[in-house]
Amino acid sequence: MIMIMSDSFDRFFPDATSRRYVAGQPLFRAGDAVRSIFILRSGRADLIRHTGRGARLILHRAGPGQILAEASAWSDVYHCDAVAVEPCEFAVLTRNAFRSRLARDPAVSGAWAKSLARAVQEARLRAEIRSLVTVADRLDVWLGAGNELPGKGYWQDVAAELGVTREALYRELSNRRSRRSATTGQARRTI
Amino acid sequence: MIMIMSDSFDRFFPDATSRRYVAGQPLFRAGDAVRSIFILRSGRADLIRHTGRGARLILHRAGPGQILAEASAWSDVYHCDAVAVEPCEFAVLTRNAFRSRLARDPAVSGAWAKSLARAVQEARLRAEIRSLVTVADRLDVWLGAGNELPGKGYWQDVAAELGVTREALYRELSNRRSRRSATTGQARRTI
DNA sequence: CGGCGTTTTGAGAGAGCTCAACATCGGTGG
DNA sequence: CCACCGATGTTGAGCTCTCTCAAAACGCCG
Repeated sequence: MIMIMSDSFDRFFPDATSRRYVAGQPLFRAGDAVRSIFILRSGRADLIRHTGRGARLILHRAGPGQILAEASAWSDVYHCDAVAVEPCEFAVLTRNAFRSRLARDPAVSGAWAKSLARAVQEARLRAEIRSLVTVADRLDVWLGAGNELPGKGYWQDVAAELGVTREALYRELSNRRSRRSATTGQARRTI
Repeated sequence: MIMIMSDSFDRFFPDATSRRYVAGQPLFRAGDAVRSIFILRSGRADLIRHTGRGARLILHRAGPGQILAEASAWSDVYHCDAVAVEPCEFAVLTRNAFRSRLARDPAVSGAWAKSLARAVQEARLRAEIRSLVTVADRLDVWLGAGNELPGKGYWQDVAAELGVTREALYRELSNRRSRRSATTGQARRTI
């Protein structure tokens, strides 16, 4: 999935120590005491919630520039797990250092508030998209919200974002291709 | 739906002018320029997004103490509609007044960040709940996240929160009642 | 060339949605 | 008091859609 993060947090903490994680390595688990704040410099990391039975819910897939588990800055224990899904590099700060910097520096707290507000918007839209019944409806709303269909090789990510299976999305895309070529009378290579 | 808002914003702006809206009255529409910040003092208000075709997505139902459209504080135009669903009373501030207060008062900016962080958590969980296929799974996760089933008369709200129809939730609740009474051997009035 | 992941398409089963009928409850007004 | 009304809860039947399992074509890269 393509994600544009104009308000990257990395730039505010250039001196923070860097820590590397290999793919699959956990950063923290639900119930752990919050000591550090993780800012993702490169790679991808998932926030995961385990339900009572085996189900794994991916609450969020973080990309470069993002802070992991925003709410942890104000909580004493984590409420979800975090795992690196690719090799990752994090800027690591103590929670106190982060919070005092937040209180001291309006630029940082502004960026923080902005990034949180955007995360709220995105998550709410995702929730509403997933309350739609058909794949066609979900895709329509997703596209209408300013997203664009990426090239082949990334469609599975879109399926995950929409909360449907790969196959369901492939079928819907196939339908749209054939419908479009039916109206234009041309076989066409859509983006 | 029951919602506990320990960090109500109302208390920070006791002097703000109050404005009343009747049920169904719009506060703003997508595309309007952002001039004011609305803090809900009483009642309920919905954030609504209209899709290309007729569908209405309820992005969020705000309750007392909450700020409407958090992201609007940093945006020049609204990205969704807002409508009072009950008679509502709002504290209304100019955006500049709100933002300067935010920059000046650490207590306010702290509460703001906390409330945003919580909103992110809630929205992400809701999104993941709605990516589950069966009503039973959605209800399990929702209950496992610290929610409790309200008394009769509020089940439709739960259905809306889970993103399923009334009937589907009624059936699932009925199943659980009969399953429970089967294991206990007793007909029981569950809450 | 031979894996490996992605895309494509098929078939069946399962689950919720829709429409519909009816029961229940609380409030209103005759 | 009772009839009526609306909203909520309950249950049934059919339809549609996705999910699941499966098989195969395609593309990329070592």
